[in-house]
Amino acid sequence: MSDAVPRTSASKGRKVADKREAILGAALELFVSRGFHGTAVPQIAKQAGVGAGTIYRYFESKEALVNALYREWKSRLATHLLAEFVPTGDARVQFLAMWRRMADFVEQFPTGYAFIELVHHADYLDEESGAVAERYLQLAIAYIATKQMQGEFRPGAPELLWSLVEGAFMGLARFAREGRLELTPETVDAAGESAWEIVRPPQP
Amino acid sequence: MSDAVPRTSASKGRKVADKREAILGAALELFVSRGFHGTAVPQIAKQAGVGAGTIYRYFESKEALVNALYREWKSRLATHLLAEFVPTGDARVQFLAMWRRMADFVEQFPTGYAFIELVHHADYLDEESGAVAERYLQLAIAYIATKQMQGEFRPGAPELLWSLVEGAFMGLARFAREGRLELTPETVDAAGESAWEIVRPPQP
Amino acid sequence: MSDAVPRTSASKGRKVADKREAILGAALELFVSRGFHGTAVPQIAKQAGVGAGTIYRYFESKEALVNALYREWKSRLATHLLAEFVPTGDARVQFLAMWRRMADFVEQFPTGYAFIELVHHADYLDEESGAVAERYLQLAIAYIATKQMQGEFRPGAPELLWSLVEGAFMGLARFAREGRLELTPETVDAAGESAWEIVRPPQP
Amino acid sequence: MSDAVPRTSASKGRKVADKREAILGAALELFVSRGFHGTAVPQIAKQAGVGAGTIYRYFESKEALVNALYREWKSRLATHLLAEFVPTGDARVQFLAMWRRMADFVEQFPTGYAFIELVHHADYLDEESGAVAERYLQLAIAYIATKQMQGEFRPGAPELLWSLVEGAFMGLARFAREGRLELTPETVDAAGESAWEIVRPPQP
DNA sequence: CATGAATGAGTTTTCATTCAT
DNA sequence: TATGAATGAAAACTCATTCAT
Repeated sequence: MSDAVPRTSASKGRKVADKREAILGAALELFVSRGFHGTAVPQIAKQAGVGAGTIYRYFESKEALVNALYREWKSRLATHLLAEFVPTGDARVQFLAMWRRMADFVEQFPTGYAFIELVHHADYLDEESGAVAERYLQLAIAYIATKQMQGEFRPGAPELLWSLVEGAFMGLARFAREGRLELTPETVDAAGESAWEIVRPPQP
Repeated sequence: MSDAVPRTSASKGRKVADKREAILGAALELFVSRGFHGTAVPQIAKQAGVGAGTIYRYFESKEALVNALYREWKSRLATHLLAEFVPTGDARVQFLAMWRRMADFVEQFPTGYAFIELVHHADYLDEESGAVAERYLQLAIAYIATKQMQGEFRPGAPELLWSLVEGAFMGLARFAREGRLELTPETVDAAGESAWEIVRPPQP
Repeated sequence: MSDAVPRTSASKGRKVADKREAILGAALELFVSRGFHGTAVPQIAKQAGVGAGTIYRYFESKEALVNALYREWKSRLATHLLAEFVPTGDARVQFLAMWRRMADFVEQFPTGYAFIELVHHADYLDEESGAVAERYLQLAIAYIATKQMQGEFRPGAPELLWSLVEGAFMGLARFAREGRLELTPETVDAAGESAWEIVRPPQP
Repeated sequence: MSDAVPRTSASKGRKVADKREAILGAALELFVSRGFHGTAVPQIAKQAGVGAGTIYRYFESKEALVNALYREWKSRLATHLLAEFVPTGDARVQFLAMWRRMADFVEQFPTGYAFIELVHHADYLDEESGAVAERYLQLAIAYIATKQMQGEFRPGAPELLWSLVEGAFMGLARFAREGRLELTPETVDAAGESAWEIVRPPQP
């Protein structure tokens, strides 16, 4: 149920990495279920199986912890999306492929994705986290603008299209999280087809 | 700038209603800007111009207050949407009209709408608030199902369509709140046209 | 044993002043016996007979409390010394009168005087406390310089004379505190006669 | 700038002594600048260039460390004073010589001297430290009493004279530490002349 | 009714000390 | 022997709630 997080450093710093990952994992789950302010640091420690003080050996403060977590999951998502990104080919195919990759991520890391949404623009996110988020947003905007210039996406403010598409996906993910929908390939594809219509150039 | 909240009870309990409304108004603004756990009850009292103890004459607890606020705004939104709802006529026209009414609401009550989103499914919402939300959701689902049966909306799980459309609108509202988009009539309509494509039956 | 502190505000704010005074009194005693860092805020609260949180209604922080205490006692001492100060007359008589007034203060407020010494130049004293201390020091320096110009005090850097005289008095007070001396009028006067020799102009 | 501390044990345990001395040196500096409770043990370890656990190989606890430090410096001061002590000759000359030796010590080991003053009668000093201090004090008292019996010091409680003289010197040292005076030979001698007047028998 | 001073349980964070390596 | 990561008890401080006025 808790999102599996693969080891980062391999050989000697094993134990250290283990503790850091345990803390991050525990924090992720608790933040998502109880919120940032609703989660006490000793709760995280207990869930991670470490002492309360240990958390402060790895993170300067509770805020530093939530920021590290945010950056980690934000870039994990970006990596996931860009890993198999094929910039050529039919716009619709590309769009649907991306949509499926997003859904893949949500299925693999439901808590991680929920967390990203949860803390979006929260006041405990620091400047760097904001910058990271902004960078990815600008990437999406730029991609949309390019497609629009090629006549493959509907014209208009690229921010507008992105807000609608991202929002639609978030809505889907939220319903899946709430158990109102199941993310079967069929559902994901059906949703993707609908979402494609948002950006598709109007038919003549 | 702060969402104007019209009196609820009219005749004699004017002073009483005033205080209640002042508390709700102050809480709304503070919850949106600082979050539920980030807002102290005495802060709310100060902003509302009442004593801290007074809040507990109108609400059993901080949780009761946030729940009252949630139900109030949730039903205010529903009232706003249903007030001029015309169930007949072209599905597309109906959809766009609804979309515009939603945008109206966001423009009139930006903080109120932000609040509804903010506390969605927070763990301090009680059963009744959940039931209220559920009721409105089922209304939307039922409406979609009806339209689907009439062949005016794309087929599929009505929950799926609703998750996408509501999500798209939330994305729009969020971008407006963040200053990335301005909710001009043109923007709202363009967004509505795009969103309509989500539910529109596929062209032959 | 604990230094008696006369009421400041008289009529209505009685209870409030009482609590503030109780906190200041408890803090004074604990800081003197256990040191600033060695005294926990809840300890102060317990000794003062108030809740731990109450202290923060009267003082912004533990540091603010110790600073308020320092300024209060520093100016209480100054007031005590200047109250009956007679700037005219024989320098020796003036010196001895002042010496006795100092000793009076130490006898009346042993803990208060010990506290002033204790926190002198501690790093938790803020700028204003430093300024207060500096002001009184400059007053003493200026007085000495004046007397020197009149040929009634030994020449040399006034700071030097003051460091010796103040130091000598602090030594006396410390021995009294430690029970090695009793501050009888005879002892105080004998000490004063000796201390007077520090500043007395050399005999021909 | 940091007081140089010569090796204690000489022959084989060189490395060991080095570590012990490094710890003592680091602790001295930190205790003086941040206070006992304000200094964390790992801080001392870092400044000393050893592991935190290593400190506990040399000292049972933080308190044991501060006590060892106190005894070391207290006896270092005594040794310094008694090293060249010439018990015969004119009382005034003897007094002034002693005064200069004290000033020498403060100039050579400003931090060490400041430390002795700092922890004087702090509650973390143990019985043995108290006994050490008491021993040296009794030495001074006995010396004064002897001089008094020889009619070379002013009569009265020897504790009184000592409290004044020691206090005067501490005042001088404090002003030097605060940069208000510079301990030039002239200043030290002028101060010594003044201090001598404290104990000098009254002129007929 | 309304108040706001008072509170203690709970929060984040620090730190003296231990112990596996 | 030396280390420093780990810890839990304790620190400073906050805040939802109560209750005397």
